[in-house]
Amino acid sequence: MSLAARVPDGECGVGHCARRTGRRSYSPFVPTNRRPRVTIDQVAQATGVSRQTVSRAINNKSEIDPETRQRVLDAARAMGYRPSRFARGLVRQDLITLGLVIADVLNPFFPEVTAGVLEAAERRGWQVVVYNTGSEHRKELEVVDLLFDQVDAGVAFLLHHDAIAKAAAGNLPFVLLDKGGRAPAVPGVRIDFEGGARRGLEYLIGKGHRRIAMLDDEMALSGEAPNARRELYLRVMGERGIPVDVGWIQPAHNSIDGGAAAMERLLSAHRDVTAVFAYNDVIAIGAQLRARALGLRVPEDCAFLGFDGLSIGELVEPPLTTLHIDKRRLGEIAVEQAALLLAGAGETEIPEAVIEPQLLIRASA
Amino acid sequence: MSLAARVPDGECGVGHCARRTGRRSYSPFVPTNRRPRVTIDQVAQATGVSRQTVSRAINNKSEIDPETRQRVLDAARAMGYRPSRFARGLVRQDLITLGLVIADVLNPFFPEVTAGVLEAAERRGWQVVVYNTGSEHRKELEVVDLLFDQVDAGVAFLLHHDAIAKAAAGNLPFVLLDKGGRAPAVPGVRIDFEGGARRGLEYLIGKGHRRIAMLDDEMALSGEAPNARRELYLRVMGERGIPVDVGWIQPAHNSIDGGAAAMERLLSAHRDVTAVFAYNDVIAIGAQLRARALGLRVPEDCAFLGFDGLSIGELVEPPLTTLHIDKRRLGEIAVEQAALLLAGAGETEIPEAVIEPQLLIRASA
DNA sequence: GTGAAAGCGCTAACAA
DNA sequence: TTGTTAGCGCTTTCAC
Repeated sequence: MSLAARVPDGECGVGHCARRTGRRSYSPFVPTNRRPRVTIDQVAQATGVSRQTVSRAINNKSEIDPETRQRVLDAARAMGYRPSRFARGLVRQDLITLGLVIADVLNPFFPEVTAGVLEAAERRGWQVVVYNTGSEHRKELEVVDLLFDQVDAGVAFLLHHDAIAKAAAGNLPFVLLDKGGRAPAVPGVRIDFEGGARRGLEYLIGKGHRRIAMLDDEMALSGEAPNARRELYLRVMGERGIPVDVGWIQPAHNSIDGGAAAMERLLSAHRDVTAVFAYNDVIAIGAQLRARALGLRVPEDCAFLGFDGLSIGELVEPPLTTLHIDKRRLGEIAVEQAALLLAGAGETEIPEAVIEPQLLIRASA
Repeated sequence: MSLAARVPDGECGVGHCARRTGRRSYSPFVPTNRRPRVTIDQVAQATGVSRQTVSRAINNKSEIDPETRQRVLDAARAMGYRPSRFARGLVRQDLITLGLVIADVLNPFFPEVTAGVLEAAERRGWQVVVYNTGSEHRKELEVVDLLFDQVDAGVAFLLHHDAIAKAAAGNLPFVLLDKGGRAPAVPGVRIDFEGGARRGLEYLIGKGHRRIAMLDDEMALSGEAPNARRELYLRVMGERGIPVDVGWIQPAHNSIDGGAAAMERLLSAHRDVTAVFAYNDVIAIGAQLRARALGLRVPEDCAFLGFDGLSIGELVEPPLTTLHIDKRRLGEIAVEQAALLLAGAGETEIPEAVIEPQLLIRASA
């Protein structure tokens, strides 16, 4: 392909290249017929005023003749002019973009966190860029790189150890949503899974359950983070002297169907369990639905306990008992921490933030 | 029609004209001692090389001595250097940001659309900024202004007539998600609510229902857009010669609770309705839940038909029959249209895109 | 009320 | 391999 073929029409003749646009690079991602940018200078020229006057008109400044302003505005619109946010951002240093990294938009947990983040960001006049990783290892690493390039601060759910390390090692103000049991040097919000899980399990045991199964997230099994929920399950059962059959622990894909499939597997081998403690509500709901479809009564034959406190837990029958996390608050706190970091606070100066899951008794357990 | 001619009186459409203030006012949350930016020149100076060499190191270019690179990188990290995305964006014209405007992250409809948008954007290497309006009039207008300032193209759900007009009148490539019955000059995706609603109503009528209530969105009542679902309801009932009691039409807040409250109001006055056609699944689910709580059997005493085809419809008992919209595809198409616009296509050159809601028979009707 | 000049921080082209 | 030069498009002084 010849060079000329890649050059937008009218910018470069066959003979000599007009040097004005000669330095533009043409990335393969950009369609070749990309609308060339209309600049403030072009508007100025077309209107016969200086570019500052155009700037004044566009920015609604006072020191300008109303008539001139209107003329400029009309021309600007007609020419399709829009100020470049890059040029503006370069000169006005106050435009802040926050990167929000979530695992899965379709899991209702994340929209709630997102709502908190968006609200807190909006209060500060920040804009929010959203990235979805699916908790894939490769994707997480990629997204961390993007973060460095594209935003002023990051707030993220990250499952994989190296992605977290990379994010924390960069120069970007970075907050971990669900900090887990990680080193205190990484700022973030800790969700007290241990406390929550303990409260839930003790509730189940208090209700007389002994054969309590656990539907664990298969992703969490592969991630290098310590899985607080399963550990706690084992510990509490141990403390109470309740023997645990390894078959009671089933990995589940993090989805309704995943929960259902895991439940079916569980029942085929261990029909005698009387309660299920799930990694989260989505898995719990899938499991409960399947259990009922298979003829079990809930909670009489089998009780279900979720984790997260999603509102969709109220839709199933019976409504799901769960450990409720204030997800909106989680998002808000993370933004507050990001603001502190951005203001120059050291990573160790960020106050410890812990979200305490609360037992929300509905009817499934 | 000229671009300028479509601009509403008193609006300017370019830059941020009728804004609250030119300069964004800072919330008290942001401390004033913002960390001053470390620049590439400072790193260059500290390392004793030129800034171009720093640039090469940072961008992992090949024409640089590995040892120099490492020295620069170390210094950069130590100094807390991060390239300015504005300066970069100014010189590399290929960084594209898409603005996605949704009404409510917490309504599962939007995460699904968002998933489609994020995926399509990622394929193109675009980043996505998300704005949430709550369908509030003021917010919609504000967000449109932000769009002009902050992104290269916008894809939006907008309820209010003037917000749409403003967005369409600006120089920003703009795509309306759910274009409704609006002027063809606004690019966007049309969801065929008429076709969907007709299919749904004929299904109900075919099942023998005559006293069919409609739970309408109270927001849609206030928005200036024609409410296709209610119009169709009236029209189809009229065509079939089925008399409609105005009391059968209840406005509902767009939420589970809103649907429940509306259902309760409906039942208190019109216990004899045999089917409910809801504005969307969220309202339908709330209504169905409340109806069952009040002792009605579904679908025997009262059938329920939703709109949207949300997956949460599968969680309730009985699973919700609904008009399914391919929300993910909707998001993808919108991004494709935005790409065309960005590539310089005229508004009238955008191919017509229509999403056809499909009757998804589960068990509630 | 308007214009000229001086950058903001970075990368691409070219020179050394 | 490295440095120098020339902008990218805009806003902010500071003159006029």
